[in-house]
Amino acid sequence: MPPNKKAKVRKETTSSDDSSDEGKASAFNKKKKAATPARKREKGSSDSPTYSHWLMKSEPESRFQNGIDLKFGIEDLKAQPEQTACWDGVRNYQARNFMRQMKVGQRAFFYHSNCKEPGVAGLMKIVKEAYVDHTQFDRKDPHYDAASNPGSPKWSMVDVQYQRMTRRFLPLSELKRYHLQHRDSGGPLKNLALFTKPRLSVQPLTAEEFDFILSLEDKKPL
DNA sequence: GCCAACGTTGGC
DNA sequence: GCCAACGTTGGC
Repeated sequence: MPPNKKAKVRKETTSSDDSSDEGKASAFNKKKKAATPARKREKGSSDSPTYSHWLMKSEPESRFQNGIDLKFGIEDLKAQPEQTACWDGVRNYQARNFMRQMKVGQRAFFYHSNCKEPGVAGLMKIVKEAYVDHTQFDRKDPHYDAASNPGSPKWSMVDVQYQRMTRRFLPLSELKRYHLQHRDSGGPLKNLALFTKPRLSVQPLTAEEFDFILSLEDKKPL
């Protein structure tokens, strides 16, 4: 990655919400708008929880956009120099903001989306914190953003390094069964972003969520 | 600043 | 390939 070439990851895009830089119109803010102006920061603590675990989606099967294949599965990450790639192409404010919170050394699930078998395929590690996503200025890139200018880039990316495959593939369907179960009975996956914010391509997980999902690799499929 | 139309995501 | 959910855009 940094020294070598960057892999190209196609991140999922999705849309919306900002809150960090430009004052984009976050849907979030919009919703609560009127009510309490002071509300955004007051409690001092529960504002924005700090997360240390993540789930990042990418498509392992070929899909073409502007003649460019967006395919980037965990095997593709593994095949990169130093098994490292930049996670470029994220064009959603919420997802971008989560990437900006990422710290070196944190772990993330590599999630396969928009494919035969969606689910968690493996683990990776953040090896470089957020920096400018160069693909926003590249007219040839499927994620080119004509509205962004080099003076104030809109989009960021991080570098991730392959860590390992999960001992078994953890299908979305199974995670969903747990999610539904936990919603009724109370359990670690009751609020999992994968289901509560299904369109977000970069999602935070609590340590409990992360550990629970990881523990499934040694269990029989539900 | 509201909101309807539109576009995209992504599971199925 | 369908379609539900939801973010974004743009007219007013």
